[in-house]
This record gives sequence, C-alpha cells and structure tokens, in this order.
Amino acid sequence: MTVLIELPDGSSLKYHKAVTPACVAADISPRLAQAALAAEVDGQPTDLTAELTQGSHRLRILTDRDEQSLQVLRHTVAHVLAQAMRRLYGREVQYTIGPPLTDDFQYGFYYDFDLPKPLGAEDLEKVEQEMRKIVAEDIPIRRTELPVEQARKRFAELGQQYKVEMIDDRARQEGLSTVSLYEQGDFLDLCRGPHLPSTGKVKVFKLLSVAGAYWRGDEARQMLTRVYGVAFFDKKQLDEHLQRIEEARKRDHRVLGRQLGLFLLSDEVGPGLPLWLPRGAIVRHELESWLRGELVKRGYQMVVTPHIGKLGLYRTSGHYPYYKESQFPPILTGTSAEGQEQGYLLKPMNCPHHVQIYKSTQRSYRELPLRLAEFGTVYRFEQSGELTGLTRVRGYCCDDAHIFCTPQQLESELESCVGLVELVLGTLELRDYRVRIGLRGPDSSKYVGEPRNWDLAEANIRSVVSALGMNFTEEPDEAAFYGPKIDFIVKDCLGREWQLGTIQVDYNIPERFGLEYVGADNAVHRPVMIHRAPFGSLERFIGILIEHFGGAFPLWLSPVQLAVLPVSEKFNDYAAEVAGSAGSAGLRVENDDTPDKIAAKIRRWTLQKVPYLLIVGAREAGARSVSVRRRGVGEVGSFPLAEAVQALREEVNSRGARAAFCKT
RNA sequence: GCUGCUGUAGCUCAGUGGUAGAGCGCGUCCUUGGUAAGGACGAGGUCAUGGGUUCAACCCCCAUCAGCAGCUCCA
Repeated sequence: MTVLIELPDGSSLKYHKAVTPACVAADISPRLAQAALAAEVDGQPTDLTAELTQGSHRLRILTDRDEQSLQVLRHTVAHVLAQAMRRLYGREVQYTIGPPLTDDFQYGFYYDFDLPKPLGAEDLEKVEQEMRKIVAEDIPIRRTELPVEQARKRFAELGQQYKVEMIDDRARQEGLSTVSLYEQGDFLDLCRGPHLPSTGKVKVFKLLSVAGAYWRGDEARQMLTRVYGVAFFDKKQLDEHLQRIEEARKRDHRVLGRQLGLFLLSDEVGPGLPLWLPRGAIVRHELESWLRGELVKRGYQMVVTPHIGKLGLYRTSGHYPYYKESQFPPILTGTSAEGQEQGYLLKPMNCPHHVQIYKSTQRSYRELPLRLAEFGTVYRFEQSGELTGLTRVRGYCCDDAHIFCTPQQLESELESCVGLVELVLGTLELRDYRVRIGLRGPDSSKYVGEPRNWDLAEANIRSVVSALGMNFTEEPDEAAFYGPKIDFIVKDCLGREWQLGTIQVDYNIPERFGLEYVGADNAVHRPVMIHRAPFGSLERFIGILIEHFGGAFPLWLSPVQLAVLPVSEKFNDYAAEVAGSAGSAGLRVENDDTPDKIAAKIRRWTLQKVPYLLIVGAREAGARSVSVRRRGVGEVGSFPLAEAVQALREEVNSRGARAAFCKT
C-alpha cells in the first residue's frame, strides 16, 4: 500500500500503511501534533483519527488559527453540553440535534433537548459547571461507524427516541446502511462530525440563553428546550464577542427610540401599535416627503384611500377569508339574504382600494403605465410572540404603489422599480443588504391563480434581475399569495434579517377584479400589476435606520439639526438671535438657555446625537459669529453666522452627500 | 400562538415575608461658568393587574396583561 500525503506547503510524505492526520502531524513536529484539532482531507473537514488509505490525499492540519476549527470546537462543545445535561438530569433527557452555527451574530451553537421539566436560566450555571468538569476530565472522543440496525439498537437501549427517529429517516431518505457515531466516555451521539480529539481541547465557552424550539421546526410537534451558547479558543475572543453583543444592544432601536424620544409603544393603545413622538415624526415626514418627490418625478400619481373596506372587496381580492387569522377581526354589520356575513375589514393591503381607482373609468393603453401611490396604513394581526419594537407591528404605513401596465411594459417598469429601491437604500447608506426572489411553494392552496400566470410572472422577474446583473437567491415558498416578488433584506443590530423593500409581479389580482384596458387594436386587454414599496414599512424601515445610524441621523433627517448653546445667560439674547436666524433658514434648531454650564450643555446635546452645536459667548456675540462643534468630530472653528447657516442649508439639501465645515 | 425569562419613581436598576431605595431626569434656589456632568434643597411609587396562601405579601402560589430571547408565522 502506498499513501501519499500532500501538504499545503507543496511538500509531501509517503507512507506504506494507512495513517491518520494525527500521525502525520506528529511526524511533522511534536508542536503541531499538540496543536492539531482537526484536519481537512481533500477539502473535507475530518477528524484527526480518520484513516487515510491507498492513494494520494491533500491534507491540512487544522489548529486554533484556522477558521474551520471554530466550527469543530463549537460542535464539540455542543456535545459536551449534551453530555452534561445527561449527567445532571439522567436518562429522562432526550437529546436531539446540536449543530454549530455559522454567521450568527450572537450564538455559536445550540443543542435541543426534550426535558421532563423546564430548564430555567439559573440552571445554566449548573450545566456550565458540569461542562467544565467534562473538559477537565479530558475524555477522548471516538468516532465509529455502525450498521443502521446496530446504531438504532444502541440508541433504543439508551432510550433516545429522537435519535432512533433520525436514524430511521436517514436510512429511508438517504438509503444509508451505516451511520457515524461519536462517543466520549459515557456519552454517545449520532453525528457526522468532525470533532476535536478530546474534550480537554475545549477552552472557553459560555451558555447564553435557553429558548423553545419545535422538533424539526414543525409547530405541530413537540416543543423542545434549546440551549444556546458560544465557544472560542481563548478568553479574549469570548470577551470581545460579549462586548460586541453589548454594544449592539445599545444600538437597538427600542433603546434609542426611548432615549432620543422618537416613538412610544403604549400598553393602553395596544401591542404593536407605535405612537410617533414629535422627533420621530420628523424623521418619518422627511423620508416621506423626499420619496414623494422622487415618485412624482417618475410619473407616479398620489392617491388617498380609507383605512377600511367592505368584506366583499377582500373576498374578491382573496385576502378574506384565506388570511382571516392574521387580520384583526372584521367589523360585522349584518348578514346578507344569502346568509353571508357582511361588514368591514381594516385593510391588510392597499391594492384592492387602488384597483377600484383603476376601475373607476374605462382605461386606454395610452394611460398606461398608470402608477398610483399612497403612504397607506395597513393592519395585520401578527401573532403576539412576533411583535418587536418598530420592526414587527400590527399597524404600519406602507409606501405603497400599484403600477398597472401592459405585459410589454412590465419588465421596464420592474427595472425602474429596482432602480428606485436602490436609490432609497443607497441614499440612506444601507449597503449591506441581500436580494431574495420569492417564488411559489409546493403547497398550491396558499396561492391564487393559474400556474400559467405564475410561470409568466416568475419568468419576468428572472429576466429582469439577470438583465440588471443583480446578486440574488431564489427561495421557494416566499412569494405573495398573488405573485412572486423581489425582496430587499437587511439585518438588524443583532443580526436578525428583515425584509424592507419589495417588488411584486401580479397577473392574478387583475384577473380576479376583471381589470381591462382598450389596446391600440381597439380590443380589450388585461393589464398586469406591480405592487412595490421601496421602504416596505415606514415603521420597520425607520427601526432599521435608527440601528444603522446608531441614532446619529444624517443632518437632513435629524430631528434636531443644531443646538445653540450660550456660554452663560448673558448671551441668551444673541443665542436667541442665532436660533432665530437658523430657524428662518428652515433648520430645526433648539436654543439651550438653561442655567447649566457649557460643558453640561454640550454633554446633553451630544447624548441626543445632535449633529451640530453652535456655541456662543462674548467673542461670538461681538463678532456676530458662532463656534461650531460637529458630532463625532469636535470643535471645527468659528464662522460668521450667515456663513454657518448657509453651509448647514447646503448640507441638508445635499442629503448627506456634502458635509459642512469639513476640514480640507 | 409555543417554550423560557422579566415586570419596583419619567428612565436605568438595587432591595426585604413586618406597609420601599440609588443614579440619571424633573422642580426651586445659589452659581454666570468657554467645548462631554458646578452646588444645595425638593417633588415623585396601590412595587403590572386580579385572585389565593399568611397574623402580615412588593417578596410565596395561580391566572391575566405586557416586554425580552428563541421557535413557528409573516398576504
């Protein structure tokens, strides 16, 4: 037998019997053998104890300096967690799955357990202690392959029903005849691996939270107890990680919303029904009026429609009764002669109203595309456990528009919608987003209309995104009930994903409402609809925006753009004059004439993240100037009052593209 | 909706089976100060709500409501 091992540096080693990566590491150097945690064989992550037989293999020994090792470490810590749970709570613990997590902002791994009694946060401390013992015991971790039947029997003997189920499924679905098991002392798990060679290689870890999770993600099945944790190779990395989470929590829009007086969620009003405070309303109004201007430039026409509509309207559209449980209960006014309930619904979407505007008159192809836009508030009865701050609410304002066009116009309209979303995200510096194409799923009862319409709409979307060269992923079962969509998705401060902008192609609603236009051929045709919202929801968008800027909005969006701070009350008159002059120039200004010292005033307005502070004292009053202090920069010098106001105006008008008082 | 945790002053949070405390904020007064906290005094709480246990509950138990983390859902 000849085993040829090629190493990353280009050198190679030859053996005449099967070897393991651990042996190779030992042959290279004792230090490497000591540092080795796992290996990569021909690009595949592998245990150090894997046998390499006849032939040539590319081998890389992984140490704590390799990215992939962290995954292996976390996977092993998950096993240590399960072993600790087993030791503490005995045979009654059913352990299910416990993978490492990639790309999760907070957590590094989890393990799901079925427990006879609940696990509280305070129990985590005990579990951690037991885990430390297991690490101290330095138990070797062994991989074995067993025939399915034998593995099944071993887990059945251990009373691990979930593992038995997993083995059965895997044997059935993947046709496997053997499965791999990992064993460390008294603990046995079904696992693909790879793992560290022994529990002693685990260094620092921390259990972070306990939560519920359905077995196999199915809410009809058992609710399991999920324990989340994180692990690193050294303490410093863990500390930095925890620090990062803490910093992220300070950016949380719910925290900043209170500190900066932007919005309020009141128990009296109801969950998921935010109230916009004066300062938050300014941000919202600025965004609205900016976008309205962009829409009008692009040939949109603004419309206004009421917050409710008759049930019949939503029966036609398909919103009611198919999505009954996610709507506020209808306002019932009676029963029709045929026994059908009659009444009104808080609108879950604006499209049925806009469709009525389209239908209000006979349409000619010459009017198309007809673009009807509205900042329309919609209401959805989201499940109570889903509500969070501004990002998931029960009543929100959609920057909605419906474009009615001919099939020939559709793709160019879609392209310009994409352009608009990109303008919105770009202007607000939200560059870290991904694009998802939401397609039909396998369950046809969730979607209205003929497959022919869907095929067409999906083809339109693919054609547009590929023409524009966009990066995207296609995801089945993410479509709207009437059509496929292009969604723009961003992450919040804790790495959770949220859909903002959306563009949807719809051949079905026009059909359900019997929409028509007269073509150049004097025949009647059916228009196509685009539903699109570049912000998506003003509430969610601003929630994300608050976190993105950490509350430090660009000047044009800042609720308070500048504060005038007199050095003492002797200069209150001049300060009032400065504030007045900025105010008449259309700047949002506060004059801080409290009796506090200047340092205290600076601190107060800095914490409020006001972009510019204008400090005035004897020197400034004499020279009719202001001393400018810029957020995040500090003092930038004194400028004549008129000049300063002019510079600030220009920064506002540029929407952040040009900063005033920049040192060149 | 489900699992777990949490709910004390406007905010952030201490606290005890014997009817409550700090810091910040707020008010008044003193100070008139030059680039991130000047000082003094004061007001402010049915300890989420409703039941129960107890001589006695903010504290223990149950329910409800709300928030947080996660799961599920999201037209």
